[in-house]
Amino acid sequence: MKITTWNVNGLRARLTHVIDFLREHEPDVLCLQETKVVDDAFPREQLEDCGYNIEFWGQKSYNGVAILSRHRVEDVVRGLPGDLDDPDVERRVLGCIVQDFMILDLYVPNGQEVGGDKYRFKLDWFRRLRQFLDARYSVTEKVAVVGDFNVALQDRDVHDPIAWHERILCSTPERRAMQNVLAFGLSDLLREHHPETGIWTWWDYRTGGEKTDRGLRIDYILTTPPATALCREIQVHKDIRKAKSPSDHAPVTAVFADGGA
DNA sequence: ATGGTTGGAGCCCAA
Repeated sequence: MKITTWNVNGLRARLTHVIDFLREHEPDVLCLQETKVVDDAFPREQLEDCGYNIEFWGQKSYNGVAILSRHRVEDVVRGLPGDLDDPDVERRVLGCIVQDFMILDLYVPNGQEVGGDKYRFKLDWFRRLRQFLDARYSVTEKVAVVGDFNVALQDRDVHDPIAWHERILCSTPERRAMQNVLAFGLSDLLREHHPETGIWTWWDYRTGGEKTDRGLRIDYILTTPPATALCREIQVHKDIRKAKSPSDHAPVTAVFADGGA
């Protein structure tokens, strides 16, 4: 089972990038974030023509998540508990089961600025996510919680930890809120295989980070022990940055061996 | 350098 997560920053602007990626890497499951497209305008056919079943949950301009799968998709869930009560809720969560994997695709709120309303919303969102994991998921199952978490967990996940000290994406309360999600029983899978610094998944368009490789690692694949044990490799596709008009995020892919019994 | 660029909307917002 090969699972990829990718914040595409606008699916319609990045459709050829996504199709090229599917053809080159053939993931079993591709989880997308920031599709920024309403469901009626989702480019379904072109992706289905690549051989994928698709679930999506989008809205105008902002947010939006989608899951593409070469296999049957079952038990689809949209939003955190209570989200569906609000028609204007930010569409950030899409879960499903593919074969024997429970998959949860997340676009965690950015938070914008430490201490602001959106920051408090982000911290509370992490708390609600942990409650959702406790209620619906089990550490004895194969679970992959993937997506853009908008948190660099440790200083080794930041190109310049001094410049980023206690700034948004790096502040201690954000790191604690995400660590509390990991404490459900999830591993930061990339760190099981690659402990070194210098691995980034996001480069700020504004600071030219894209050209200078000043990045942060804010996109993750988090796994329960049965899934962690089966992982054979995990990598960041930083080569996508060489494409014309790339997303500001790189895809992250994990390959899992078939679990017996 | 407290800057800068981008996507999608609609004459700015969020990132």
